[in-house]
Parts: sequence; C-alpha cells; structure tokens
Amino acid sequence: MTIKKTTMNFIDELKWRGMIHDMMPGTEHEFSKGITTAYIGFDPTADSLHIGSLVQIMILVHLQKSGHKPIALVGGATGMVGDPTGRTSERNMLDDETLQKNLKGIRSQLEKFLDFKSGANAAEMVNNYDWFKDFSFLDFIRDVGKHITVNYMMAKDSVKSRLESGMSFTEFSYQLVQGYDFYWLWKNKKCTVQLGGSDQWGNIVTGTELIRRKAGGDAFAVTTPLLKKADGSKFGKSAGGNVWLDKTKTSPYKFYQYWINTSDEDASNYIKIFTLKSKPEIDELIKEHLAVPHLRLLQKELAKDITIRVHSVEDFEAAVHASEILFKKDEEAIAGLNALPEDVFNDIFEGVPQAEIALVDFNSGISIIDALVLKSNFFSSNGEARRSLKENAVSINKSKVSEDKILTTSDLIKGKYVLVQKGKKNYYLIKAN
RNA sequence: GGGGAAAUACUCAAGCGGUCAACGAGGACAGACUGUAAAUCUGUUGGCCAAGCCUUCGUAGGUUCGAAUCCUGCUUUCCCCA
Repeated sequence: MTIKKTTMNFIDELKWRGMIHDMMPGTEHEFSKGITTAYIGFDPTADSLHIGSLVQIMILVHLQKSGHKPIALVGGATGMVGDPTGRTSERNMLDDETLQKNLKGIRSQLEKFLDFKSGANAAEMVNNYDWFKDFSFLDFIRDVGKHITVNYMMAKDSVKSRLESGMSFTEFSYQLVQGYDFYWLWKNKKCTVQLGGSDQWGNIVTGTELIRRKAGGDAFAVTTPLLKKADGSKFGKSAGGNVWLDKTKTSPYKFYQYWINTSDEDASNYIKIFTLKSKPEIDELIKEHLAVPHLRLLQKELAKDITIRVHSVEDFEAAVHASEILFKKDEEAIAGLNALPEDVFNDIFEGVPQAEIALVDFNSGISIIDALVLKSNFFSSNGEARRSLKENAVSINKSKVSEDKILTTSDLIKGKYVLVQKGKKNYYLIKAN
C-alpha cells in the first residue's frame, strides 16, 4: 500500500498518541537529522500476527508517514532460540518447517500496512536468519560475546527472574543474538533506532551497548507501553483466545465485534493507537462520544477503521450487516434473517459454530438438551446445558427457552436453520438436512 | 550425600478419619440494570437416567465398617545442612 506523508515529527506524533513508554536520550535529535532508519522485530511464533502486534505495526506506519525508513525484522534466527522475556519457563523450540510457514504468513500480513516499493524511505523486510546462518558459533562468541560481559547479561530482568527456576544457555544467549541483529542492521543498513514493546527494553539496550563497545557507534531506542485493558485484563484476548489478523483464524465479524465491545475508557486510548486519524479529528470524536455515550461512536469508528485496514471495506460492511441483524430484538431479527438471501445468511454465520441435524429428527421433535449436547456438542455436557437453561441464558431464534422446549420443524428459519444463543453474544447455528 | 516440608478442582488456597463433590478468594460463564461500555447486585462453576447414583484431592498399594485426611513405596517441587 502507499503511505501519505504527514508533517508532524515522528516522536511528537507518538507522544500525543500515548505510544511512548521510554526513549533513550538523544533519540529525538536522531530523528531530526533526516531520513532515519528504524526497526522492529516480529516473533514468528505463529503463522499470523495478532492484534497485540498491531501496535508495533502502527509504529512502523507512523515512522514511514513521517518520512523515515522502517525495517520489519522477522526473526528466523531468534525464533529458533526463543526470547525468555516475560516467560517463566523454557520455551519450546520451533521446528524449521513451522518456522518457515510462520515467516511467510507474517511477511504477507506486513505487506498490507507498509509501503515496500516507493522512494527513499521504502519499507524493507529482513530475516535475521540470513546473517546468522553462516555465522559459526566460534566466530560468534569471539566477535560478539567478547564485547558483552556475563555480569551485564545477568543483570537483565528477563534473566534474573529465571535464575531460580532455571534457564538454558540457549535462552540466556537470546539477548546477544537480538543485540547482534541491531548491530548488523546498524552496520549494514544504517539503522540507528530500534523500536519495540517496553518488555524489549533490556534486549534493545544490549544491542546499543554492543554497537557502542564493538564499533564505538551511537544507537537509540523507543519503546511502547504494553497495552492492557482498563480492567487490568490482557489486551487482545477474547473468549476464544487470541484475536488474529488472519481472517481464517478470527473471522472479520468476530474481529469487528472485538473492537465494538471495547469499553469507553479503553476506546479513547485505542483510537489514538490503532487508527491514523488526526488529533483534531480524535478530539472531536471523544467530545461527541462524551455527549452521547450510548451511541458508542468511538467504538464504532475504532472498529470500522481497523476492520477496513486489516481486512477490507467489504468485510467491514458484511460485519456491520451481520451485527445489525444479530443484535436486533426478537421478531425483528427473525424477520430480518428470513428475508436474507441464503448466501448472505451463510456469510453472517461463517465462523459461528455449526452443527447438522437430520430433518427427520425435527419431524419427531428433539428435546432442547439433546439438540445442544448430543446432536451438536455446542455444550460439553447435559449438566452444563441444563444449568444454562435454568439460568435463562439460552435462546432459540432469539427467544428464551426453558428445559422442556422441544424443537420441531416450526422452529426452522428458512425451513432449514435454527439459531441458538447462549447469553447475548454467543451464537450457534443448527442446520437441518 | 544428610535432614525437613509439601503436592487439593482453571489459579491461589482451606481441609488433618465420617456431616466433603470438598470452606474461601480470584477468574470464567450467565441473569438483572444499561449502551453489544464500565461499575454494581444475584446465580452457576466434576459427570449422570438427578430428593439418588458415579468418578475426583501427585501416583501405586495398605490400615479401617468408612480416607483428601492415617501407614508404606514411587514421582515431583521447595527449604536447611554438607
């Protein structure tokens, strides 16, 4: 994609958006010198990035917008070692095949956000495996290890916290490997700044230290705050786990819903971080939102902006359409569903758990519990289904049902579907055939 | 190498021979209230053919009418001494 330039300087831009946690002295001056190259590393632990990495992606986007050159590093080598930061136990190593698959997936996602083609500040993607693959162990400990003392490495929190429980030499070496990445990029790509989450500070500093001791060079760092929700829970997780950028892992509908469900408190922060809207625009939105909070303008703008950029306008529109229908009240919603063409109907429920039940069963009638457990596995046990029914949590076709409900052909929408809900937001679909 | 302590459900954590499917807290899920927010209040949180029955308290045995609770072996973790 192409990137429109802004005039605001990079650091100021990040500052008002609340995206800076810490910065090395001299960093601002570095960016004022002209086109500056900076990099962020992405961990290839899965074949898709999730919305946690979206913060880092946005940083690179801002960097490029303010005229600097972003480098996205995918860690083919570091992925083989495993970053101990924030981990309490030794990490499983990835095998080569998975690693390659993951790198490929991540690469294609990054291409959606950054401009890799045009101009002096075109983004670049690098894989640290390229410079590590022919670097022998002996050469590494002589050329790199010599410059950093064990005392220095042990002082890092990521290491200290693991001294009790144990840590392999492999993970202990991680900071040196990442540090060398920075050195390599500094030397070969004139990359003078490393960006990253605040948990990466220790690793980044090892890099600047290596550059200083090995080559007497200057290098800088900016870290972003780790996102948390206002209630203290982890950002980027929904009931089903991570929220992924890959639509086969997290459907656009669910993706959109994740953002729509953002609390007011978080929404005003997120909109600064995850959208490219200008300060006046955002200030205005927040003001409007405060005046009429129940309209949830912020959440809608946030969800719209991100869904479109991560997926597409079409995906966004489909998600809104689906949301409108699903969250309408009772009869209205059923009428809406009945009116839908079959393919749209299927799109809406893509990504919703589905089960097929034979049409003949409907003729004779199916008890609600059998339908929810035995026939579909929507609930994991009869007890759980009974419990939910008692709690008045289960709806069939948008109306609450009790334990004695029997499903028959008259419950079929479009003669084929039964819409099941647990609570307000969990949908399941039964297909008769 | 010697000595001591501990292992309980998603997590922390009670329990120390029957009244224990196991206190309590957190989390999670649901209900009410709302705005598909937050906060608050309430309920639920092993399974089943459900006033009953079955399987659970690291693991394998044993004592006992009866064990999460006592004994023995094993495994793992932590602490102290060398």
